Amino acid sequence: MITKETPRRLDPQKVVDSALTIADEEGPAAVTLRRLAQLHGVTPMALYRHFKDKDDLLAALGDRLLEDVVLPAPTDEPWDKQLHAVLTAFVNALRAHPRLADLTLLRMLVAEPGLQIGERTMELLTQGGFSVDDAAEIGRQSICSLITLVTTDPITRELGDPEQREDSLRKKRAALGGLPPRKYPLITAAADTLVCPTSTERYYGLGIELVVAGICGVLKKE
Amino acid sequence: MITKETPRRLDPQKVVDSALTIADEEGPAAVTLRRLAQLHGVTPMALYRHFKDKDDLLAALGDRLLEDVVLPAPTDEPWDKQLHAVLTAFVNALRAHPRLADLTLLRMLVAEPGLQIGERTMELLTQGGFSVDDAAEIGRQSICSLITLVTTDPITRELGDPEQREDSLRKKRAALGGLPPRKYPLITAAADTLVCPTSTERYYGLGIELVVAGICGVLKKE
DNA sequence: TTGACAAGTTTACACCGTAGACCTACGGTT
DNA sequence: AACCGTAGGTCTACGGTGTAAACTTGTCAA
Repeated sequence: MITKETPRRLDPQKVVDSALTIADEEGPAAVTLRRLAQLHGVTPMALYRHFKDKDDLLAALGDRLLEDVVLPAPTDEPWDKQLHAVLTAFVNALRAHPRLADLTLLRMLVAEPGLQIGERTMELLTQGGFSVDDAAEIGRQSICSLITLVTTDPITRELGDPEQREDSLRKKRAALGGLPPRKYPLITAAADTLVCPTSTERYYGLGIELVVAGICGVLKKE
Repeated sequence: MITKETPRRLDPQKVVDSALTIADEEGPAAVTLRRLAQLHGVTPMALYRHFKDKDDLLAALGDRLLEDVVLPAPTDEPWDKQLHAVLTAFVNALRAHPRLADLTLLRMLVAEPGLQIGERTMELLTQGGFSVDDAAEIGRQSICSLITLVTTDPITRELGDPEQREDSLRKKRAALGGLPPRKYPLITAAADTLVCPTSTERYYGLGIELVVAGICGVLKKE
């Protein structure tokens, strides 16, 4: 029988879960070893039995994000259509935890799911006509761009509290709108959009489109 | 006459200078209020007379980077050529301090030089045929992509010590090369390029080209 | 001469990641 | 059944961080 004080309690998976929700709600800086420990009724040092150090824990977070990517099955569509689908799947997974998206960068070439995404991307790029080297370089840059797309998403970037969020946006809009229109006619005209894009879907749609179009564009030039 | 212990010593500009070189040599995490204070023969709290808090100091770093952007004069070349030149100028300035490039993001719509870059970019985009709203959205995403390009530059990303750098690269290459080639034929084939691109100039050239090509691509589609 | 004020100091606090030594209970070996 | 290695958790402690609050001091204008 297991006593109330079961000897083996800490589940690394659950720790990662907690860290994930904390980061989602309060930002990555709020993820603290002490806090995680307390959340699981354990001493901070207990975490070191499961993670080498804090970076190791964060790496586990990154891995978790990558695991959520559901790669679409290959089809007989043209390569750029398929690439678009793969990159969209990637972005969709990251969007679940925007504040942590950049953790995936370091794990892309380490964790299994990341490697699969990378291989698949390069596959499509070579299929499109790129050399292996070019595919590698372009693939990495594209992935980086998309991670940034999620990280800098101005909509979910603000803190959770919607009231505070609205307040912050209003202030920024005011600052931008208060600029001299003679000097910055376009910026003042587009203040609203610059502070926060109109639609989330449009934001991501455009971001992915830009990347794919860029790839097709340089392909033609070469 | 000014005594050895001159009463007004701390020059915020010089503090920013110090922070800049520290960050360049040892990464942004090495920039510490205490360290900066000591470097200038002053108490940590003295810095608070010149900067609201650490974020404010970092903002000043970001501003400094933006000030170094030398915007090319308008010409009668086609808009996309000119845009390419503007973005190149932007990237070139950031490349001087790769570890700090992302500090500019928050300052783009606040500091003077950032606003000028933004206005100019939007100008060229509307000139190319985009609506003001589209120009705003696309401009921001492009800037973000380029900041990331510099931030994730795999060449200067490693720590300064060239011996340690080479060591780290070798280890990564080995890890990548040791993967099952059956499962990851392309990744293992391109291991070297993935770990570190062949040429810095090619890296940046391609990065900027991808952004501009992307913009031209989505323009045609609309 | 006085007094406001800007710049720097002192002290203190709460928090962080983590090194090192210690306990403690389980599971396999003999 | 006795043993012991070891995995998991605890305790204590250290050096580091940003910064709040109250205090000192030199400068200059009135």
